[in-house]
Amino acid sequence: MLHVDLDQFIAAVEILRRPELAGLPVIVGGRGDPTERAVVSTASYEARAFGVGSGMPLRTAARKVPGAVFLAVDAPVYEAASEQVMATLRDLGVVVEVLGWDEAFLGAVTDDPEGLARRAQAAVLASTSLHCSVGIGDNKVRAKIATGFGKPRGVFRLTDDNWFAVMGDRPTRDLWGVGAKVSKRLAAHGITTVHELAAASPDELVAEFGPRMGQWYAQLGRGLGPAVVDDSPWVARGHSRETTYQHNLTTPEQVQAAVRELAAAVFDDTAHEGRPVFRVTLKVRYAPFVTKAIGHKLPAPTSERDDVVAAAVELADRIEPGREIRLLGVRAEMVMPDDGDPAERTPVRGRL
DNA sequence: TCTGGGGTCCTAGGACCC
DNA sequence: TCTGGGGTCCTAGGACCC
Repeated sequence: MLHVDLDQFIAAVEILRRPELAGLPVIVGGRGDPTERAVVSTASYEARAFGVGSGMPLRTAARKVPGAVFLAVDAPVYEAASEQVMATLRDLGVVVEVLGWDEAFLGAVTDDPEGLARRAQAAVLASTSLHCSVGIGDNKVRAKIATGFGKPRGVFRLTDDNWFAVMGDRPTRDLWGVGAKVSKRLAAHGITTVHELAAASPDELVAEFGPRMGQWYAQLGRGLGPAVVDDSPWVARGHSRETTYQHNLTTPEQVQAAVRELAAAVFDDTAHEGRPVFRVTLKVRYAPFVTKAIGHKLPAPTSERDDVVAAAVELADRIEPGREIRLLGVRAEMVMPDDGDPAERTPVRGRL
C-alpha cells in the first residue's frame, strides 16, 4: 500500500504558472491580502523556513516573513491540477483512493514497492511538473505516516518490522488522527509516547474515549489500521458555505441577508448533484470566537431552493440577539443515493 | 498570533416508544 | 407508596483532517 502526497501542492501549482516566484517565500491564503481575516492554506518551503505553516493567520505570516509573496486561493486551478495527478496515478494500473486535492492511497501487488513509488513520482512529475513524496506501508496508517518521513521528493517504508523503531519514542500527536486535544487527554492518563499508547489498556481507552475511538486509538498505537484501498467514487454527504466577515455583523437585517445568500449558494451546490436535502444546519460564530450550531431535520427531503432558504432563515431566528457575529455558515445534508424507502427514491443524475 | 473553508465521523443526552 | 430496561431518533458539540 502506497500513500502519495504532493509536496507544497498549492504553492507548487502557483509557482508553475508564475515561474519567477520559484525560490521565493510564497504564501497562499484567503484573498491574498495579509491585512484581512484569513489564514495560510499552503506556504512554500522557503516561507516555512521562517516558521509559517498552514492555518496561521495571514497577518502573523506577514510579520514573520517581511518580503513574502501573498497569493489568493484559486480552487478551480488546484482541482484541475489534482485531477491530472490522479489520472496519472490511475494510469499506473493500480487502485487509487483519492483523499483530497493532493493525496491518494495506491493499492498494488508488487515485490518492489520502492520501484513502484519511484515510477509514480516520475509519472506525476512528467505529466504535471509537480513533485510528490511516497509512503509505503502494510496498512493505511503506516503508509500515511511514512510519507512524512519521505518529504520532500522521497520514499519511506514503514511496516510492522520498523514501526516501534521509528515511532515508538515519538509523541502520540505524530499519529494520524491524534490532535492537540486527544494527545492532552492521553497525557492525563500518563500516555505520551507511541510505545505507551501501544501498552495502554484498551479498556481504559474505551472508558475515556468511547467504544469506537477507544478501540481505534489502541490499534493506532501499535500501527494497526485499515488495509483496503477503495476506489469507488466519492459521494459527498453534504455541502456547506461559510464566511468570516471582515467586519462583524451587528444588525438582524445584515444577518438575514447573509443567511439567505449562504443558503442559496449551498442549495446550488446540492442541486448540482440532484440529490434532495434532508437537514439544514446554521453555524454562528459570535465575537470574539464562540461557535454554535443549530440544526433542523426537514419534515421531508426537498429539492426546492425556497425550502432550504426558509429553513436556514428560520434557524436564524434562534441567533442570540445583540451579539456581534463574526462568521455565519449554512450546511445542507443530502439524501444518500441508496437511502430511504425505494418507492420514494428520487432519481439521481449520473447514476444508472 | 486574534484565530479560513470544506468536509467527515463519533459521542452524549433527551425524547419517545414499547 | 418515589420509579425498569431497551431501542431508536434527533440535536448539539467536539475532534480531526486537508
